[in-house]
Amino acid sequence: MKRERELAKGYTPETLEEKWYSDWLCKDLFDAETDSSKPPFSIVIPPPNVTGSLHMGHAFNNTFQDILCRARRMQGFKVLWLPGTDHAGIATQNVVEKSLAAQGISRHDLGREGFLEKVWDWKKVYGDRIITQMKRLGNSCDWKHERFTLDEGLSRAVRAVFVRLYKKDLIYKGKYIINWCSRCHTALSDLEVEHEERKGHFYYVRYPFLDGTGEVVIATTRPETIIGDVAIAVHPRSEKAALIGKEVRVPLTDRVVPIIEDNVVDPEFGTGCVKITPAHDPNDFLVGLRHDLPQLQVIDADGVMNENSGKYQGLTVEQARVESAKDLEAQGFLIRTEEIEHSVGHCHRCGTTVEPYLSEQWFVRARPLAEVGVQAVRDGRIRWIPEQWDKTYFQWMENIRDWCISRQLWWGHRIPAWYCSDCSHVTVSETDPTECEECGSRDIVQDEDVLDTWFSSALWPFSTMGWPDETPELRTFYPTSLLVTGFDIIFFWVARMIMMGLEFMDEVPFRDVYIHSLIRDESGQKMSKSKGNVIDPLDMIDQYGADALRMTLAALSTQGRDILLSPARIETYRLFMNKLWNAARFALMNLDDEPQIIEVGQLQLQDRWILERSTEMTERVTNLLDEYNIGEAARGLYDFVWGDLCDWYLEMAKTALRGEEGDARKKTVQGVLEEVFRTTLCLLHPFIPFVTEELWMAFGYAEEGSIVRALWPAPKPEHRFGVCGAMRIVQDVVRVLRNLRAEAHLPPQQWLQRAVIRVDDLETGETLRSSLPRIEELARMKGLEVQPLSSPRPSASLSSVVGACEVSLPVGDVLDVASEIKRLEQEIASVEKVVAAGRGRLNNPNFLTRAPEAVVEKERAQVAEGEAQIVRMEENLRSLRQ
RNA sequence: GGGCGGAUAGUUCAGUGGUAGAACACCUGCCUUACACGCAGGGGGUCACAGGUUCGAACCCUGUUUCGCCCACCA
Repeated sequence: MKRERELAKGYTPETLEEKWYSDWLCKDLFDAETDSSKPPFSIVIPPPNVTGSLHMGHAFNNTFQDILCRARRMQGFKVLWLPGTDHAGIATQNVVEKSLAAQGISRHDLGREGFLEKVWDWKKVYGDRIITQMKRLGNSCDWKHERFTLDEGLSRAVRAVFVRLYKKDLIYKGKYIINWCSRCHTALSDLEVEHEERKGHFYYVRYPFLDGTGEVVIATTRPETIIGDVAIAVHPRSEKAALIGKEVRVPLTDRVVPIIEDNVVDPEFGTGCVKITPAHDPNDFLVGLRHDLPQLQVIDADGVMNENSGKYQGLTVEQARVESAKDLEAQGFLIRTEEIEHSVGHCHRCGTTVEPYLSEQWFVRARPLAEVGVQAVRDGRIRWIPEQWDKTYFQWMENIRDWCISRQLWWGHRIPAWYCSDCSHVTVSETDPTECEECGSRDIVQDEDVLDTWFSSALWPFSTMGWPDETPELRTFYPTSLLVTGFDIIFFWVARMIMMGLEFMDEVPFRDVYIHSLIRDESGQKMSKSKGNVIDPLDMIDQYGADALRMTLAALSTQGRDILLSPARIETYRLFMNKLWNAARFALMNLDDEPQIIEVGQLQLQDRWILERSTEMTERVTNLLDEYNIGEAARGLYDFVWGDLCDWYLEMAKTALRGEEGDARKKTVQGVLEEVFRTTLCLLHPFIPFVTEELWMAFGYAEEGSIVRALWPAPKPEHRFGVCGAMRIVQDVVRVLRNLRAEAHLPPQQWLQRAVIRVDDLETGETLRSSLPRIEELARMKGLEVQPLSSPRPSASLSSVVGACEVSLPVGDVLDVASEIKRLEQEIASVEKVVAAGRGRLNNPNFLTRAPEAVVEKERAQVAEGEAQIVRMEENLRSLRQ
């Protein structure tokens, strides 16, 4: 075995990350092994948009998946982690348009073909950049399966899905009110509209009866649409019902419209009368359909008043609102205005106010798909983690509305529908048709629109694996094991994948959905470029290393709370990398080239303890990862390595490793050291792949291959020695000795010459006696004695009790009697508090009868011990006072 | 209007029924041959509030306060 005996003194991530990543790729270690007989584990990555670069949210999301994939790989699964990117229709088109605008070019200057070329250029650059960034994070994706939503294969899947849904009448085209962004110049789905509370006005406007007998008053926030009014509605069972059938004159026009009844009107709200503008309000649109009212459009696709708006033509909606309000007032129609807060929709890509707009669009009939999707969660075929997210899902799915999927953009999957100029039949086809399927005319034109980007994302779990073909990937890895994502895209993406997966694969797309929290900055703000508080993961990797960043993200991860990240936190975990590195360095300095056998007869308490702790850690981390609790697992490993292994075990192993306990002891301790490090490196590898690989090789395991495919440790029953309690006593005694030393201000470099532990309990006494050299070493002293309580307490000494032991440290002249008395009094007081509380419980008959036997026993023991401690401390106090 | 989550040390957060924990920050000592990127010791909390359940509550239940998020056809 060839070991690296001289590790560098400090941990330097930059020298090893690139080296190992390319090594892993060369050895095809992340390949999915479709044909092996191992059990499958698969995840499809949430494909990042090709709009820019990875942010901290991606880093967290990817780290989470990578930890699970790497662990499963070591546990003997064939793992497919399928990577890729999303074309992100509207977002990408916007950024490319923006970058062209900087050069004074508009997409219309280039034409559809020319513009798309530019977007593909962009995709090449930024898509590649994102992949590079994922690799720097250490993602163990199978890059041979990398996909892009506009790939040929995925586009074929999109077409197949569209056509099949159309044939089943689950996709239809029609003229409806949709959300329109006049800046992006496209329809948006309901989800792409963000509602915000804004200040606005309620305008109270009178509509005089045609017969001159009076008027109705309506309250509106949009006076500019009065010009498009075609009716007034009241509730049929309100006091206003008497007005039904009357006609009113619409202000600002010479139009006369009827007063109609409709249940949608809330008699309690506003004036109880509603103006109906079917072309510019979703509610009014429905009222219009019910009453067969005309749809009078007065606003065009640019958000400008059109030719139907008379004198307002050419004004923007905002301008027209001001102007029409002025006119209403001047003409005596405006009664009053009132300031109100109401929610206003904005385009979630550009922030422009969204207009309800009447136009021909394509829709997915969502309800039938959603019912199946709800069922899949209800009967447990899909599990949400944390569980409460199923409520969110149900709420949306059970109230789902049809999904507007057509977008008036250029970047995306073109809708596979062709219109015949001769018979106006619509041909919907998976392959490009050359003639109308109805009349055979060759004069057909393809729909100009593209599909919502989420349409293709919805197919991601199976389109990426080759559907509609039957492929080995689909056979082996669908349904995927797990989806890891943020709650912000539950509706956009997760719900739709479930619907599409069930529809086309007849099987859920994933078994488990893990919803993780959002990453925020250190003051809890959402990171955004405009706020300038973005922490770039790549910067952090450059500064602290990918392992430190990953460990930080893992350790901070908890369910149900946002994660506040700051560079200082990452610094903490970089120190952990350094600690691990130096611990390994120490081990390697003390190991021989050949591995040593652990001789059970040579094991001392601390050896048994660290082996036991190590096996506990193995079991615990394995279970926590099964539950996706990477936070607990990471924190547990941190504490184990730093606290147990470094602070205690390595310190206690030093004398043996120096050869001061004989050759047999040295060899066994070397064996223990190697065993523990091997296990620890494996358990840590999913979290911090680079440094663990470097150390794995340094320990000389090259011939076993990379740690990436090392065997995941199994708990060892033979290492459950049951010595944690005994070790605890030793640790407590060491701590007390150190504490007494500090109390007496004895300099650490001074080796103490004597101390006495008085104890009657035989087992404790034996434990301490056998560990005396270790305790002396850690407390930096000699002459430690274990004696029965009946033996005299050394004079002029500091003392303290711990468990059944009384520890006394003679300090001679430096004894400060007054302060020692004070300290003892405080110690007595604190023990008395515990004893008093315990006595209280024991005096409670209900406690004795109802609490479990073990708890009562423990309480009794504790009180007894406390009482004994107090007695001894009081004796000490008396002798000090003499 | 409906739903969800949070409130624990100065700060950021773990902790789902049995004596309150970590990291950072702070104080005191130490370059003890793996690590000063470190070691040892220390101070610091009415677990938001009020009830309830329980022998026992940071933890379970109810209500309140407060911060945040999501959904909804608030004309």
